[in-house]
Amino acid sequence: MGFHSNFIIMEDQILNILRKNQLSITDGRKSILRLFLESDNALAHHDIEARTQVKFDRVTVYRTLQIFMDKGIIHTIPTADNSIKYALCRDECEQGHHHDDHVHFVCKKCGTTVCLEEVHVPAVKLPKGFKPQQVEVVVSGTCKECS
Amino acid sequence: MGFHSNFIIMEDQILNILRKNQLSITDGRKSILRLFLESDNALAHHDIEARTQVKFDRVTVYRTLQIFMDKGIIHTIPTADNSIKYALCRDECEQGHHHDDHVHFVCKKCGTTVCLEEVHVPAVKLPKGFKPQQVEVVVSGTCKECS
DNA sequence: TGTATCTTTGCAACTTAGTTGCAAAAGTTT
DNA sequence: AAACTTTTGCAACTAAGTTGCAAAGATACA
Repeated sequence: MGFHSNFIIMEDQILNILRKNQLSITDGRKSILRLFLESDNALAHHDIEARTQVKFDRVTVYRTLQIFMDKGIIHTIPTADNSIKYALCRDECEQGHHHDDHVHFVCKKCGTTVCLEEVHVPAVKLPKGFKPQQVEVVVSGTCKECS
Repeated sequence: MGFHSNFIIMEDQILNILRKNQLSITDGRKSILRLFLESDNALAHHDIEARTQVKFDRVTVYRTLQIFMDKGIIHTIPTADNSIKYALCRDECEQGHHHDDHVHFVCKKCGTTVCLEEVHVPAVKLPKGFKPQQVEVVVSGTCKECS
């Protein structure tokens, strides 16, 4: 299977995701979604603004990320340095109900952030009275490439 | 032991912390440190700016938080909504070497963030090649008061 | 205790991040 | 292709965070 076929498959995937979520097909949404599909690590707002071929307005990027969040297409990864990163949700995520129950890893050397889909968040036992709804685990250290 | 004695003890504690960390004693540093000692939950930058009796410049607050971080007096708590909160480190924390190995809890109703000192972060097993240095666990849900 | 020295503060001016309203442009439906 | 709906870009704004510098304050030392 050549490069061209892969390209067609990704373009199809983009359209499917947008249609499945009842979003109208626009250049901005396609470009940003393509960026996420092409990238194996999480993206910050400014990465997205910088890396799209065609330049979109900051406001468009904000609004697109917001609507992708609402639809459950992407999720945020909090990091200690106050920089939010975004990554694709797996198929099981639905509107409103994120269950990204996986661990995130931030490399202190290269700065890349990845979802470790195969590492599930451990159970945390809380003191009486605290009712947990969501557990975020962010591990930082050095990644495969940097160690 | 009356109110007055407690006050004196806290003022002593403030001076001790500053001296131990070789920081000169200024009104700003004393006020901000007092705020942390009086509060049982984590504080955001704007909380600090708003709650000190005497008003300090934004820049002073930033710089004070920064130097308290460097010295290991406080630590940050990352939250999903991109708002950093700060909390006192326990005595074991030293300059450069934070080991706040406890779980943080953010209440979705009242917004307060607390350190659950007694709940230690669980061990996380990572795939080959990833070398962990720090594990951040933030649980969100409803706290004692709000449930 | 006063003076010299070093540190911290507040101000101004700036950069970056994020929000809102609105008219024009693009997407969708028939 | 016309009518309708949604999205985009622009302008203008608020909030967050940074830097250089002179004045004020803290510390050290005679």
